[in-house]
Parts: sequence; C-alpha cells; structure tokens
Amino acid sequence: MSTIADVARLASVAKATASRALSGKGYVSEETRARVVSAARTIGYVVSPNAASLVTGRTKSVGVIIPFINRWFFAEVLEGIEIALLEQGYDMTLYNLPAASPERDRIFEYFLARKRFDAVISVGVALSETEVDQLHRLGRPLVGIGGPIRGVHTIAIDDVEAARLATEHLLSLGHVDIVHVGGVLVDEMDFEVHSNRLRGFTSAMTHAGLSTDGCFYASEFTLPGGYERGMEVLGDPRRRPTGIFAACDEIAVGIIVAARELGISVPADLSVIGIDGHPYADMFRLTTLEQHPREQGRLAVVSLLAELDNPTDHHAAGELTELPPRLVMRASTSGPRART
Amino acid sequence: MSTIADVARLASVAKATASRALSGKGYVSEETRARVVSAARTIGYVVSPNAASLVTGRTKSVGVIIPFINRWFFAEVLEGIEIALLEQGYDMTLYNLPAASPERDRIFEYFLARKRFDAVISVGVALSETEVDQLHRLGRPLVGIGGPIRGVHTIAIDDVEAARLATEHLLSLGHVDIVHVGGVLVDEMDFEVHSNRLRGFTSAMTHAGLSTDGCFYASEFTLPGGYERGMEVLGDPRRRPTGIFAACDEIAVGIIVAARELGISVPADLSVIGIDGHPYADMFRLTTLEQHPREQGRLAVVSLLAELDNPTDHHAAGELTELPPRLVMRASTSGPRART
DNA sequence: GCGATCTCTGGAATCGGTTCCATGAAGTTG
DNA sequence: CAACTTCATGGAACCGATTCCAGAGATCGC
Repeated sequence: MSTIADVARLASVAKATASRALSGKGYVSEETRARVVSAARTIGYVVSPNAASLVTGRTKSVGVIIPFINRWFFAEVLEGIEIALLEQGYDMTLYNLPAASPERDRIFEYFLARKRFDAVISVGVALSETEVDQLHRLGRPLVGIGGPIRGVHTIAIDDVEAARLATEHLLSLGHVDIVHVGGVLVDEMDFEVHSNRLRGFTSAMTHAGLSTDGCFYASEFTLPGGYERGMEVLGDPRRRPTGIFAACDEIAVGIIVAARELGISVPADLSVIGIDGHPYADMFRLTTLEQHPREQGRLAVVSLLAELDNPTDHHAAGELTELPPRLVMRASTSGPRART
Repeated sequence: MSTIADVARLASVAKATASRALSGKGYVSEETRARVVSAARTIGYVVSPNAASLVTGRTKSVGVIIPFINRWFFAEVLEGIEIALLEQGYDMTLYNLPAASPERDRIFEYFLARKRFDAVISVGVALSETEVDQLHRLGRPLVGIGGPIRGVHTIAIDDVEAARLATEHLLSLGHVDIVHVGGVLVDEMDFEVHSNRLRGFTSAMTHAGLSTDGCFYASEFTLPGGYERGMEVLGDPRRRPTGIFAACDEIAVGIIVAARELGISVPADLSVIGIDGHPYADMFRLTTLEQHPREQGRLAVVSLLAELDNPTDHHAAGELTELPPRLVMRASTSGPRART
C-alpha cells in the first residue's frame, strides 16, 4: 500500500503539497499539481479515509437505521438513499434494528455513539427521547423517514390525509359499508403511521355520518397478512362490506386474492383501495394512493447534506416535510352494486 | 468528545496502560483495569474506530456488493449477513450495484480499493477477473453468494440439482408437457444461476426422453413478470403445458394468478413448482424447493470471519459450498388430468 | 520604489488511538 | 542467592493523512 509520503517523494514535493494537490484545497501551481497527480496514478495511490477522517472529523459515510429490509417500502427507501449518497461520494452503513431489544441498545451504544458517521437516517423507527439526545449530542445531523420524531426533521407522506382521501374515494363512489384493514397499532413499526391512517379513515367516515364500529381490522403489512384478514372479513356473506380501504398495497392485493378465491368479484361486489404504489398494483389493477419511497430516501439525503454543508443553522430541525399522496385510479374500485 | 488521554489522566495511568486496560490485551493489574474502566465510564468515553483502525489495519466493517435490495432473495441474504455481522461486532456497508455501469467502476475504484473494509461479500454479482484481482490485492477475504466466481469461495444452492429435482418431481407425477419459465440468460444478474437452472431442467427432460424445444420462456424474477409470462404460456388452450417449473417462487405465484384469471385450475389442469421458499408459497399452496437465503448470508459471514482469524491458509478460496435444496410439497402439483 | 498582498512550498504539529521497548518489582528455579 | 521468568507500567514511535504557520518570490497599488 502506498501512502501520500510515497507520492510526495516521487513527485519531489512535501507531503503537505501533495495533499493540497490531490484534495484541490489551498494554493498549488498547475505544474506541480499535474506532477503529483501523475505520481499518484503511477503508484496507484488511494487515500486512506481513516487517516483523513481522523483529522477532518468527516467520514463521508452515513448510518441508516431501519427495522426491515425485506419489505417493499423500506427496501425502496434504502435504494433511494443509497443512490443519492453514492452520487455524493458517501457510503451507507446499515443497521437492521428489528424492535426494542438488547440489540437495539447495543447498536446505539456501540455503533452509533462512535464517531463513525457524519449523519444518521432513521427509517420508520420511533426513536426514544434518550436515543435522539444521544444522537444529537454527537452533533451529527439526524433525519427521519416515515413518521415524526420530536425535534428531528422528518420526511413522510401525510398519512392522515392519504387515508382520508382513500376513504373519501370509496365514499364518493357511494359505498357505506367500508372496512379499514390497517396495521397493528402497538407494533414496533408503528411510528404513528398506523394510527394516523386509522385516524384519517375514521375522520372521513365520521364526516360522512357513518359509524366505524367494528370497521377496523389489524393486519401485518404483507400480502399473506392481507389475505388472511381478507378471508376473515369477507368470509361471512351476511356482513360483508362493499368497500375496503387497506393501509398498504400488499394488504390490498392479499384481500383481492382472497376475494377471488371466495368468488367475490372486484370491483363489482367489492371495491379495494390501498396506499403505496407498489409494482403489484398495476398487475392487480389496484386503485391506490401513491407514495414514492425512493424519492423520500433521496430527499432525506438532500436534507442531510444541506445540514452538513451548513452546520450553523438548524434550518429543518423538528420540521416535517410532508409529501402529497397522489390518487391513481385503476379497476379495483367502482360504485357498489345496488342492494336488494 | 473525550479521548483515551482524558481517561488515562483521570485514572492516573499512561495512555498505553489505559489502552491495554480497555482492550483487554497485554498485562494490566485487576486493580488498575477497574480504575480505568470506571474512569472511562464516568466521562462517557468511546473509542474512535478511525484512530484504532489506522494503526491496527482492521476496521471491523465489511462491504457488501449487491445488485438489488428490493428482491426477496437479496433482501433475505442481506438480513442474514447483517444479523451475523452485528453479532460479531462488525458493521456492514452496502453498495447497490445495479449493473455494468460507470457507477460500477466508481464503486470499485473509489470505495472498495480504499482500505475501509476488512472483507467483502459479493451477492449475486458476477465479478470480472480484474475486479476479483483488485479485491484480492487488498489482501482482504472475499466471499460470494449465489454463483461461482473464479478463485473465490462461494456459497450457493446447487442450481442444476434444484432444477433437476423440480423437473423430476413434475415428471414423476406423469407430466410430459412441461415448460420452464426461467431468468433472462444474458441478464446482468445472471451469474450462472439462470443458465444452471435451465441446464438442470434440460437434463431432466432429456433423461426422460422428452424434447425441450420451445419449452423455455424467459421472465423477470418478479410476480408481475411471472404473471405476464403465465398469460403468454397459458393463453393458447391448444398448446398449453400441464406442468410449469418456474425458476423462482415469485414467477410461480405470478403464473398461478394468471392461471386463476384464465379459469385454469391448479393443480387439476396445471401443476406449478418453484424454487425459493418464499413466504408467498404457503399462501398460494405452492410446491417449491426451499433454499435459505438468510442462512446463506450467515454462512458467508462465518467463512469470512474464519479467514480473518486465520489469514495464512486460504482454506476455502475457490471452493464452492453448495447447500442442498429441499422439496416442500404443497397443493400446486399433482398428476395431469387424463387427456382425451 | 517600497510596503502590502497574493501565490507557492515545506516543516511541523495534530488527530486518537495501538504497540514496541525499556524499566523495575515480584516471584521462581536450581 | 544469583539468574531467570512473569507481571505491571510508562515513554515514545507510529499509523496516514490534513492543516497551521512561516518564509520566499512575484505582483500590485500608490
């Protein structure tokens, strides 16, 4: 391994000059710069980020905390973050933090407390105040995705609004027997996301003068979860809703699969709407409210880098950037069949 | 931020002693160790991994190269890797390397060539010889998952065998009109996986005295991909196979969905078998050959750490660890209906 | 024409640890 | 009791960069 001293020697300059020439900061004549660069190339020199960050304090890498990898929303966010970071020469270290666990404390104390990261992104993890403080004390920017954390800039869709729009879509089509299949409320993944979507649903229903008693079913945010719940909700023909608002597209698709198995026609006998914009939505002709997780990941990175470049003003700290969900109509929703 | 010098001062010892006390290497009396540890605790000291790795050469982190995040197999592998690494106090830096691209060269030259990682795991990426050499020159262990790389220890299922077993399962049930829906062969993701599965299929068919002309369809490894291909394969009732071997479960499920839409009964009119052990398999009652991506990720980490502990012998270099796929029978396969 | 500013370069300090080496005390062996 | 070995500790070098500071020419304004 060659060091910058080797480069300096070969180019007959001091280490200081070689460093300036390669980093592009400070005065270096064009001629010596060229000589240093070529010297570096011939011996295949690459900087040691460790040594550099030891003195600069910057590591050019950010830590990402995420509860799942194998879930559409989270994987998309991750890809968005990764692409944006790579573009800026940063790399991404991943901590898969499943839930409250001993692991969790270890990650915070052992990994994040060390100054290995320039910044931290928390995706869909409800951080405790202690944890937020811990990260803030490092003086590193912290941004969240997916739900509000006190005092932390967070990027998310407006969940209440999205749920309200979805429910109102069904209401406007004439449905009155509507069920919401949403996330488990006391889930580790609940980050006000589940409760907010339920709130949007309830608000829209109440506003339309409808009761929501017995209209909520909790499900995992997966296709099999939706399928199971679908079988349960649709199993009894006497008390079957005409419209279902699913908290995510995978649940919605699971419900559609269940409906097909039960011989219930979508949308003639049952309208289904989801939230996400999952690739499956098109295939199952699912009406949905699109959010764009990749874009959310990208925005988090943009916000982070802005704060890194401008450490003085905490411009966006505690602020919530809410992205507007967009209704995409497909063939899974229509007016209810006239009742006998 | 407190340094080890602060700890040393507080405990009235030299930096060297403090370092030994905290790392547990070298002679330190029990009494002073306790004093140092308590001093470290009171001022909330944490080591700077940068400074440490500058002198030790170890970073306690590994780089992972992966072409997709949002695909079941890859996400599972990632979770397996992450859990295993965390357990050992390592962390994981992710490079999402979509395909041959300028990005790819940048990642190799800019990120991996620097000595930031103790080891590298390549998941489902066919590395070129140059790239392998580049990594080997770093003297860092390199292990692959998902397909053989020349001179690199790789962990994978035996794809040829898995495909042969799947095909033979259909053959043994009495099917003769069998189609294989597999991966695109000149895909960036092909890593001999697609071609090996096709080879296993062809081998089993040929062995049974059956032709494979026109029996191969290429699909994306996704549910919508399988659905599209399913519509195509099953669309024409006159030349419809009675059995389909899908190269992965998502394709298989897509085909089942297509079959249901076309009114084709599974398994009465059509048997479908996949490879993976995807969570959807159970819901769609899909017969499949299970592989265990999480376990593959874990094994890669084990192999890596073994080599790190024992740098002298390249025990597993170039070796291929092949995991046995296991047939899980569900209700998507049965004998073909008697032909008229 | 002369001090002030700008450009270029090298020496040395620094970041925060680990580890080699020297020193000395205590314990062991023959 | 002399000669080793083992244990415990401190001083100093070192890992590989960046950056501060000083000094030397060149340029510039007045």
